[in-house]
Amino acid sequence: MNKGTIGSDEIKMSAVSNPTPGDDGHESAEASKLKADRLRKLAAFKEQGVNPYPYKYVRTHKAAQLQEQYKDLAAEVETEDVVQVCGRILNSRNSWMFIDLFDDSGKIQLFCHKQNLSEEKLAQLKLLDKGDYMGATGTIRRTKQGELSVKVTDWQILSKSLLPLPDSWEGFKDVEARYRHRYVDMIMNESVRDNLRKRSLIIRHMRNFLDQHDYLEVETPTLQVEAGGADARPFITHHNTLGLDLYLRIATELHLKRLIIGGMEKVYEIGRIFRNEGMSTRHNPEFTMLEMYCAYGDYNDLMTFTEKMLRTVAENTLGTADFHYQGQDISFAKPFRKLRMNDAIKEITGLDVATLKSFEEAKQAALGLGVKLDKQDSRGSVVNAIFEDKVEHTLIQPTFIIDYPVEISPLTKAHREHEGEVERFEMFVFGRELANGYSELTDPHDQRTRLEEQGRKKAAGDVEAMPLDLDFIMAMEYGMPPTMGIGIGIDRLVMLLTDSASIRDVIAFPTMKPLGKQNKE
RNA sequence: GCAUGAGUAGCUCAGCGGUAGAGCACGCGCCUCUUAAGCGCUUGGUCGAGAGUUCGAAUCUCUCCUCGUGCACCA
Repeated sequence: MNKGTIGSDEIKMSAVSNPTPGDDGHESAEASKLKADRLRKLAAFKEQGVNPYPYKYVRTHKAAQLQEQYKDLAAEVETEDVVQVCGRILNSRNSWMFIDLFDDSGKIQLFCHKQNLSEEKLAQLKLLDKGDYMGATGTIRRTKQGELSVKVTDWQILSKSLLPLPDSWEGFKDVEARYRHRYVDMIMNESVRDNLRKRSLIIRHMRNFLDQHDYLEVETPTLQVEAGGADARPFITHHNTLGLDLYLRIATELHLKRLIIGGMEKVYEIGRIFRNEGMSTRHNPEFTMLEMYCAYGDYNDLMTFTEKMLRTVAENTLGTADFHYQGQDISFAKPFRKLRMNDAIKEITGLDVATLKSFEEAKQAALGLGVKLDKQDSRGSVVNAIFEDKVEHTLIQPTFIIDYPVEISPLTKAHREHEGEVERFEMFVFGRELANGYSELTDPHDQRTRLEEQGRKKAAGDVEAMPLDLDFIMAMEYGMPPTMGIGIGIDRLVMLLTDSASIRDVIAFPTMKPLGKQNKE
């Protein structure tokens, strides 16, 4: 078919074969009829020499711009100002006399009075459907009922919609359908668009903050021979030419540290991370993490920096650092609480884990508190299990929990004062981990020992233990400066600042199981 | 992976052993300063899929699929 040919190509139902939303591979008679009605109108446009899919439209104003510019215009007052607007039709009243046209800034009503339109354009209004895109030329007038409108003198169809949109009054609520057809969700639900806008703003403000502090944005490999830097199961893929299985990264940590070793003193990456784990309202298989590293600082400096960054990002995004999340007031404005993990456990349970000297003692104490243990294999991992079970969910306001057990922190520098602990913190808000940072381990011998321990776990069947990355050890052997580093879950931060209950509400296209296919395995 | 709830028209939902319903949307007609516009008429369904129980299944039972929520894993 020639590009731009109008009216010559025959319209076939099968040419546009996608079923309507609710797709199960079957198109009902009703769905077929609804689409056929629209295809008939599409054909009518073409028969009348109108291209229903034109190339461009020159607009003079966006909806919000007009609403602002003419906000003081009184009802039934008309101006001579000619404007051109365009957008998607979401509603019409009075037999297409009034059209609600939406662009990404908001709504402007079109007023299509028969006195102002040619007979042809008046008649063609009947070929429009809700969901179509159109552009309109006209003057500004506020109607008798007080609605600012473009009194249309001419209009063009900009795209014919073939599928019906959900009912505008009841909305689009079916959660599964919303995630599977996110474009429809975005058309119907402003909150989805708002969340994505805020997500963009949050990331922008984060970049601005880091850039202002002389951080360099970098990109590191997504495809890795060994997936290290975190405890998680990786996705596996295959490179044909190299004949090599590769892993999708589960963290950016080990490569960012190589950059520190290479002399880049402040680096960060905002990147997609892939973890082959369960899904929940807080977990998507692919998610976005900010990791940043800075030479010559320790975890105390890092907490100060993190707190300031989060406060600034919240203020710049929301206009305030105090907000509420799921009915709770959360303050990023007040100083974040900071307490040692041992003290946090003592505060909630009364148990002083410092008195537990062995794995066995820790295990007994944990069981005494009713903490369920399964794969814990060390004193430190038991202490962490107690913390996660008893304390984590109580940390509603932003809190730094500091000084973690060494056994669960293979990349962290030993604590300068406390035996068996490392200089690591995690930050919690609303009972959820938001960030994880530490004084980075820089001693190559210590690092090798720790990773060899991980290697033993891996060999023993722990699928989440870290692999021994020899090149990483070698890099560290060249000398790594004292360094602080942190990872912040961007999706979870966006959830907080948009008051979203599920991570899927802040991801444009969350991972879904496909329909109509049997899952192998 | 475990538990639990859900899946009925394009959308939102009712029906829960006895002929598959409503509102909105769609189509047709009336209506030209409306705001979920209004009025009238009409159309529209493998009741997620399959098997079973029953004279009879959207409804009861079983299996499967998908989604939500919680738990597990994890961030």
